[in-house]
Amino acid sequence: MDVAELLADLNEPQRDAVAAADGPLLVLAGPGSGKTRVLTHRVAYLVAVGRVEPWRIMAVTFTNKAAREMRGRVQALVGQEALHRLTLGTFHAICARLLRVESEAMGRDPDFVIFDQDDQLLVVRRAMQELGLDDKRLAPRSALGAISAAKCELIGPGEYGGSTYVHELIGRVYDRYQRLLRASNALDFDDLLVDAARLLRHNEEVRRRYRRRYRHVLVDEFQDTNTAQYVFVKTLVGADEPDAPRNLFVVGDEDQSIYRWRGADYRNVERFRRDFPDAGVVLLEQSYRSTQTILDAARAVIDRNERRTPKKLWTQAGTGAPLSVFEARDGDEEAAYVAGEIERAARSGARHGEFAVMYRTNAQSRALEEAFLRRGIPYQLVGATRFYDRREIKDAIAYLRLTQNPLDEVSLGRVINVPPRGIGARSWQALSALAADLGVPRWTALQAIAAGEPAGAAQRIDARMAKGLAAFHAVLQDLHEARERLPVGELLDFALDRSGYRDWLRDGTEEGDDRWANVMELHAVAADVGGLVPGEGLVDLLQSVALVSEVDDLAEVAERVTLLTLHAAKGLEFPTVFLVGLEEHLLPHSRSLDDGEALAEERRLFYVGLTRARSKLHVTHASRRNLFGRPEPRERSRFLDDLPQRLVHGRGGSRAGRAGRSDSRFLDTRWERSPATPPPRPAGGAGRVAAAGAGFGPGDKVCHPTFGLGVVVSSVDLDGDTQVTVAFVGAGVRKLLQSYAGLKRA
DNA sequence: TGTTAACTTATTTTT
DNA sequence: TAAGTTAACA
Repeated sequence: MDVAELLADLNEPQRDAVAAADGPLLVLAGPGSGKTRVLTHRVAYLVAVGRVEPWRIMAVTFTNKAAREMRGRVQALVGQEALHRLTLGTFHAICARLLRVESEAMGRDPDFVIFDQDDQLLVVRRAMQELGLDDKRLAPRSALGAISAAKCELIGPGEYGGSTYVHELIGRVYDRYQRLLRASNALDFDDLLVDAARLLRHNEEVRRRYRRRYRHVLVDEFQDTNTAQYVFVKTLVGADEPDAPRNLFVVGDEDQSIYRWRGADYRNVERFRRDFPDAGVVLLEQSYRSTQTILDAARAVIDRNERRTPKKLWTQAGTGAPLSVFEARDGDEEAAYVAGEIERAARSGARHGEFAVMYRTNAQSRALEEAFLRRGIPYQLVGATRFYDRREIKDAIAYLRLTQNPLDEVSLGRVINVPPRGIGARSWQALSALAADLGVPRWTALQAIAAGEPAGAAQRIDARMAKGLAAFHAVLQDLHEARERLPVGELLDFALDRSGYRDWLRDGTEEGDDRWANVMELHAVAADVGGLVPGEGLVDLLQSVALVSEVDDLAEVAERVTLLTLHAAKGLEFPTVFLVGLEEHLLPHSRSLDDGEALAEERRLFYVGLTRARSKLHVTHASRRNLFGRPEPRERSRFLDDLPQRLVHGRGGSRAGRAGRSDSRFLDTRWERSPATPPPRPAGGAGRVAAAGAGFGPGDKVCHPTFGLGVVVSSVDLDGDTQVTVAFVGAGVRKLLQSYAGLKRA
């Protein structure tokens, strides 16, 4: 491919970026301005024109999906062979690989496993338990949040400080947490980034080696990098050292930074400009996605944010239709409106796949789903099915993790008695006590027991316990030995067989069969990864399994309306978009009202939603909405007031906006004046009685809007409320439902 | 080991 | 209100 061809279908600023000379470059790319295009063409340009060998290029994305898309597009430009040698992947995947290769320099075992959020939470709980901390005083979840935030800022447990008591507590938990991770030979998501950054920073030999190799580093979604990620790439290319390559090509949009709460800091854009003062800056302002009306509306909203490079997005697509703003009486009417509009459009030829409905919180999907079900409109809910969260999948993976790394105590605790093999809480406690006594990992203690070594004198491990534990040890031992002998697909078969898991799971029930089918799906993935090569695939399978997300496999062809949160919507586009719930306390969310930065992020979230639309945008809000069962009056979102009148179809403009604003004072006074106003009538009371009267009994097949098909196991009347236990077929979970919300006979 | 009753919590979730 | 979690119970 020659230069002319490569640059032919780019606009001028895109070309400036793609064909830029060596050195740092910042590309600020508005929504729909072709940022992936610029990235992929830049890679192709470096290879084809700059004669850079592909293995000297690293391209980093945030999601597997983005990496996959980029891979496809780069391949089309430079061919399969060059692509193969390119380093292209997510931050986490690239760092994980680096850490495995450099495990020696890290003083670590290369067989480390990666702990996901559930695992992390278990470790935090265990840490707090060991420290004797009450989880009511400090919620494990918030402790984990604080630890993660510290990590992203590259603050280690030793440096974690703070004046308050809670800080002190968290510091101790953090320290213990890291020790537990290390004892399990495990890294959490954050460690992957943190350790990679530290390694480059503090190990001169490694740093030099990687700098010599990677002459060009490209980063996608740069506004969403956290400190650890920024330090990683900055150290890799070197900011001011004389021998450093300094070829850092970053693409991002400050206005689309919506992961602050995950440690992302769009101010890395400012840092970049400070650290690389000679960096070129390219602005991509031409949109190939939306109409001018949508772009203008989005701009009016986002221009109210500070600390950003103002962009004026434009398009050749034409003005397009005005926005519609609809005020519903309540959430149900809002949902009915959305469903009705879609049905109407579908009748005149629109395909369901052209529509997306976006909301701030997952809870909002419920009303929408019900409205769609009622009208028979096909929809898909993004993020609803988590394959890798299913119990049977987690169990199977736990066995594989133990095969790779028997020190993994989370997995050990998970499957030591699954299937039941007589190792109950007592045995686990005895094992733990012995391990603690000897100061060794549980795995080592297990080995000692299996070898019949004098069980720690003080511990009471009777013969029966010892027998059970020894039997489990034998299972792990066999798995470990099979590791080099079998490709990972067969290894999984062996694990399921040897552990007795398969026979236990396939108990002849329908549910058992379904779960087994899921395991077989995992098996297909494993066979694919490992192929037929003995010893192959285990590390890769576990790594990819740990690093996938749900949005990754969003079916794009599905002819269904897509329902998704604003966060999940980033990077996507649809011809018609509905943004629902534009109300104070929802968007902006109540948790962000007293924090300017958080409020700015809510605004960006709205901006992201607005700019997902290609041609038609509907915005809705409700004047009352059921909150925790109670209908509450709702005030329209302040963001609606920022939509220019001229772009909005019909009414619902500034007049209503002003009314909405003064409403707040009205509400306040009314609330103050009569706090004892009788509560509004309970919504749908009659409906609930009727539902209860319908009386589901054991054996009834039912359908739940969230969990799908299930069978009622038992039902109990308590206090006018009914509690049913339902086994859900697809999800393979047993659930208690203390109401009948949306439950139907199937 | 599963069931039942009570308690508690209620954003977003790229990896 | 709904759903997740847990403690008590059989």
